[in-house]
Amino acid sequence: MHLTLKDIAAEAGVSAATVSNVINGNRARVSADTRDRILRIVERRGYVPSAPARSLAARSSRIIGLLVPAADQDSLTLSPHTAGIIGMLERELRRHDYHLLLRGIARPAEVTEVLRSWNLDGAVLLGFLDAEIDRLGRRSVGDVALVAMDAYADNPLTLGVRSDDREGGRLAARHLLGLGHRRIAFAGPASSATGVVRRRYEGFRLAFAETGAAWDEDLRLTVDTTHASGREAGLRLAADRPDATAVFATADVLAIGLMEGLAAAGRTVPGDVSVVGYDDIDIARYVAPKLTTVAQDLQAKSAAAVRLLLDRLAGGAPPDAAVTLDVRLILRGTTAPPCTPESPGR
Amino acid sequence: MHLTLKDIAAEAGVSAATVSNVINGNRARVSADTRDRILRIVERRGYVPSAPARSLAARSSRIIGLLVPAADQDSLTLSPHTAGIIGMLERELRRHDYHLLLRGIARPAEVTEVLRSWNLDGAVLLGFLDAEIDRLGRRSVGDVALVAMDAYADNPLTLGVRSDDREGGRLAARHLLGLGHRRIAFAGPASSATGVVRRRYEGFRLAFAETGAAWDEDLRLTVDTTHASGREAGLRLAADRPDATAVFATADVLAIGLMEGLAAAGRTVPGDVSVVGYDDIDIARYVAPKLTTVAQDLQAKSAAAVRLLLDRLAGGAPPDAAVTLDVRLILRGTTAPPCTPESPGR
DNA sequence: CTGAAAGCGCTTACAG
DNA sequence: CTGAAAGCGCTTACAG
Repeated sequence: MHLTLKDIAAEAGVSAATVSNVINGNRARVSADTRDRILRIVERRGYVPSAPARSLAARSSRIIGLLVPAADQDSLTLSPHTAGIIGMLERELRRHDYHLLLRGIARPAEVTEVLRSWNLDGAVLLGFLDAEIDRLGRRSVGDVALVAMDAYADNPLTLGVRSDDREGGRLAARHLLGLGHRRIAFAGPASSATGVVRRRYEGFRLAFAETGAAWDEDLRLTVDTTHASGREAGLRLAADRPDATAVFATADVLAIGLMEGLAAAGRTVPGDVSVVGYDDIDIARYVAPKLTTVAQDLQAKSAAAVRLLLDRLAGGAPPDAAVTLDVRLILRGTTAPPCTPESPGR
Repeated sequence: MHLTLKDIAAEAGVSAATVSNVINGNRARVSADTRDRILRIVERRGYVPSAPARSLAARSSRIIGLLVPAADQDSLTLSPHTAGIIGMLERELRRHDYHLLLRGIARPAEVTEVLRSWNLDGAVLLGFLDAEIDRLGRRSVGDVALVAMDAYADNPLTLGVRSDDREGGRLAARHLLGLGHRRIAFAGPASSATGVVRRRYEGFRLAFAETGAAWDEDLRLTVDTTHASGREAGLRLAADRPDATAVFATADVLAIGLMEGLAAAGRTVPGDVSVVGYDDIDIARYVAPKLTTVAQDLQAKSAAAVRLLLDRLAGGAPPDAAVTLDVRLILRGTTAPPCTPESPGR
């Protein structure tokens, strides 16, 4: 039979309330003596409190949800970036004695269902579009603490945590411009779809403005964030714009696809074309040449998300602005000065 | 104010028991009329049942735990393989109206704590050593359904789900032997540590026996499953055994590290040395040349795990043997016939 | 510092 | 087919 609070109380000869106070570290409410005695019994008997019961009585579940978009019948596709975030979030939560419930969201209404059903203390929204986040109303959120990661939504019910995407785009472009490149392509999803891409693009353009370089709108490549579409884009770029000497991609997989497409078109990297990626996932170091890329601090991002959630749960005032984390450029082998017309790469 | 069962009952003019029966699809216990009426009210008011309350009353949480080893203060390191499994498990569980709790396990005792505390209906153990799984006793497991994935533990409290690792090793070796290779290295962790590696090694050796080829014990390379140690191993192999013409690695990251090490030592792949990996993770198609590798069916593996858990929850008899899933060889660009001594690769 | 009692939101025999 | 009542294992004022 399952061991309960009552059993411990009976064995210790105290009330359930007292055991409860001990379990919850309510040190002010119980003498050191009885506390020690109870703790010893708990230890010896291997008593584990029932989380559902606590959750019900205390109206707090100590569960944080990680909500990720999922096409209805599809499985969650966890990118290396997402997988990294998950691992770090779990660690941070575990340190604070919280648990992580991972949930794919197919319909907007499911957000409410999960939050309410499990009485979540908070949740992290990862990978949603800004518009989807903005659509969340008080009715569906209740008073659950919500972190919107990598989003630029305007929803006041939501705490923002993201990297400095504008700076990331700017660093990439400044690096390439500094090497002497002028015809630099920008490859990524449509800016209208995600604020992250828009900010990276803005930063990218900003570097052009700062340098006084002209930006050629035709070099804005709209591409899905996949290896396959990166490859196609590389092929197309080589065919349509052989004068382009560099390309910045908004994700590493995309950049690696581009490298393959460029190679297939007979262009060398970085000899003919320099490439800069984004995220610094493991693969960036596995390809040859190794990918120059903009790195985010996943560790800091996850820690910030958890801190924000726990602060709100502790009753702290929410910050007045989204948390923005630093970003840095990792120089590796895919960038080099452009070939001068006099000494073509091939 | 939170909407409860009672509110719905009051509005419908029925008892809480009846609403409960409707919610739980207990069709035999309530007339179609009242059922429809109640469902309409539930719908209109957006009532969501409290999972902790259900969990407490019904002694079933509808939560399945995914337990992954974690060094104490460390974050979960989710390999691409693990990330794939997680995504598919979540989908399967969601389809069956279950939830996934992700938990890193630092100390063995934590397994019991999580199982008991959340009243988990079941759990999947992913990435544990066979010895750790064997150590789990009835006391710590209770009657929770447990799937040990990719393990060859002997624990009767545990349901095994894994790929046909022996066949995987055999396929790899047969492919290389068939191409004419004879001095083939085997790179992977020590067989003693994990049953998975031992089975792959056995299958590998089996192919040698079947072909009548001699196996050279010195070509058993003991290496961690990381890109870095793969690289080192590649360097070492090129230096110590320049006569080896092929290598089979027990993981794709390892294989890719080997390729880099071989390249750094001036050996070409597959010109001088053929390489076969394991898992067919995305990266296998991102490197050049693309990696020949043994693919597991993650989808099937996840589905089997969930089916096993749900069957046991439904009271079905556990299968008498572990579930073993098929495996297949994916031919790509890293394998070729060996160079004859007369026409050396370089 | 400690305890009795009510209550959290459900489910489950049991009786009708 | 429907309801009254007990109970799941905790927490939380409240009183002492």
